Amino acid sequence: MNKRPQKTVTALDAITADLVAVLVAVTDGQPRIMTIEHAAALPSGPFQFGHRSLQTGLRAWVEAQTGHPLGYVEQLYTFADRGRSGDPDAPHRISISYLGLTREEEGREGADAQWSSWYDYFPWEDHRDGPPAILAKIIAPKLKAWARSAEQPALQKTRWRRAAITFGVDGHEWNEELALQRYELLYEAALIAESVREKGGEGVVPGRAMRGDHRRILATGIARLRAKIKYRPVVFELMPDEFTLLQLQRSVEALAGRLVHKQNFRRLIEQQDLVEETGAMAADTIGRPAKLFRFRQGVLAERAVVGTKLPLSRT
Amino acid sequence: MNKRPQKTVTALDAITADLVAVLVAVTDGQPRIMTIEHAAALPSGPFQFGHRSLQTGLRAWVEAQTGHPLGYVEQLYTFADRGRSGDPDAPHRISISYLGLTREEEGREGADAQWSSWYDYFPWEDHRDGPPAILAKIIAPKLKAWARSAEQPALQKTRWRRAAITFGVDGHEWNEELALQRYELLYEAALIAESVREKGGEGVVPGRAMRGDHRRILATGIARLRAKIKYRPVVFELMPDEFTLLQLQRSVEALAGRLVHKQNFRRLIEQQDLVEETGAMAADTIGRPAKLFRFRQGVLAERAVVGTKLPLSRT
DNA sequence: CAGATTATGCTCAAGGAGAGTATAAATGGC
DNA sequence: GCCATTTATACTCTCCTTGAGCATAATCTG
Repeated sequence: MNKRPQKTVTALDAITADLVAVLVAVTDGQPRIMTIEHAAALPSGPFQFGHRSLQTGLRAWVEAQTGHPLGYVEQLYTFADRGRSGDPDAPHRISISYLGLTREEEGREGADAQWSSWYDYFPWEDHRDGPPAILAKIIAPKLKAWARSAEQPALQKTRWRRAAITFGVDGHEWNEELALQRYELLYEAALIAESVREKGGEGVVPGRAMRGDHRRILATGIARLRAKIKYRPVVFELMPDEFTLLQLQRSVEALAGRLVHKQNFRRLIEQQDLVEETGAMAADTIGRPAKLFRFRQGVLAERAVVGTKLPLSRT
Repeated sequence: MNKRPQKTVTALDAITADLVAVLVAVTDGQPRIMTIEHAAALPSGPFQFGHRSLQTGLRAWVEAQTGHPLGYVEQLYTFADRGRSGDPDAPHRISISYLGLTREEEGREGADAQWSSWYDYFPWEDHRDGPPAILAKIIAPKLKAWARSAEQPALQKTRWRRAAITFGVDGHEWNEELALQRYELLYEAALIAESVREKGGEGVVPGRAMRGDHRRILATGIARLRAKIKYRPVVFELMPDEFTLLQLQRSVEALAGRLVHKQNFRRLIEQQDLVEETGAMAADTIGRPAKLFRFRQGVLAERAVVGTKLPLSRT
């Protein structure tokens, strides 16, 4: 892959950079992410000399590891940690993470690559059937215990307040965009396998762990995507060429982790001229057949800049 | 600064990372940024072995170069470019940029550090007195010429459409959040000194240039801040402890580059319980003296998570 | 045909945003 | 002291958006 001769870089400031992808698709109304290493890591690899740009490098790694091409991509965040590796003499290692959106394509996964529901990693994030049971039964009590474990009463109060706001308990409303804050709070409270490894502690909360800080990166991607679908027409990247409005709605709901008022959803989609009828109707459906739609190519150019709106109701 | 022994890293994948800060303050109703090298560069320096984290490194560099402490900080974007350096054998160099918000403090600048108005670099971004003259007189015609210079009619149309949308001409509305897209469009059209250096061309648009891609980074910071003030109470970081509502409004306007309806602004600020009266009145003012306000500390915790609203009207 | 299920059209009330009017409280010049 | 000027502050009004519900249409299953 590298045609250049090997170079020796003599520098205090030399570091290595990893490229990490949160590659999202929605299939059968479930938000799914591409994983490797038996669903315990995100597609990733070092930024190398031969890569022309960060995105090029990322695309190369994802395609090599998963056989799946990368479509729409946007940068998420850059993390740095020497602490994790344990060795204080180790050079800095930074991770540059990206969010990618695609459609699942049959039989293109690499040996070790597979799609997994993102709710496997964050079971408390799915509120489509109402607040999940683990929230009240497991998470809230553990967070309360964590808050109480603080020395000073003031800190106890601050902790619980923060927990209540981010998790939407104790009179506060659930806010699906706070996925990252929730993960970080659980991490801080040592209720996450990844932080227990580091800090010690026991009794983690349900949810599949990942290697390194990949789960944090995934949380970052979820939060970003949940915020973004509301004002940028990015759902498009996840849909097939033709779809019904209900399918579109289900995709949005899958990502947001909450339900949407059907009639209002249609109203908003239609009044924004985002879609046009194909003329055909959906086949093989229960109930009244629905019209098929496609996204209007023309609008995409302007909307990519200007924006869109999506309703996310509370029922 | 580095206590560790020098290490030799032998690796294809070794790279160097720069930390770059867009440090913003608002003084006398003007948005200002901290610069070095005679206002031609942003505070920046390499991420080094001795830095415990990215933010630590950034703080170290900014304080060393400018003597000014760094308050609120958030990450902006990570760029990579070998192309710029010219040497194809050079290792990758990435820039990790941050947005910082502070208050100007007297006489703390380093030798080569100074505050400059950000509109010196982007004169077309200030719409507080209506659309600036250079937009219609210089920029629009040049962009039109660029659009016309395309081979295919379809491309001509696409180019002009894009220009019209991002610059709010030809019937489109001005959108202050598109600062980065505007810079990138001008760059692509070779109307920016930095791109002329690279691509050749002549007849750039007014506006001070910067070293490397610092002006792009600044545009990124402006766009991010303009988007953020609307839903997160970040203006707080830029205000003195006590202020009048008009001063607060002027700060928002300085950042947004557009005016706000006064009465509606007050209504929104007050109904959100963001501020409280100090009891004192502003002294040394023309006209009826205004009440002094301060931000409510308590709210900050929740709002930092939940959000705020600001009105940005079109008049 | 009844019941279930989804699609689609329409209405309504509450709240928010944009914009304007009116009045109050200072200053400086004469 | 009066007036023009400037800023502060209180209300009002209208339009649009949003959340929510009702009603009807078009299918399939048994």
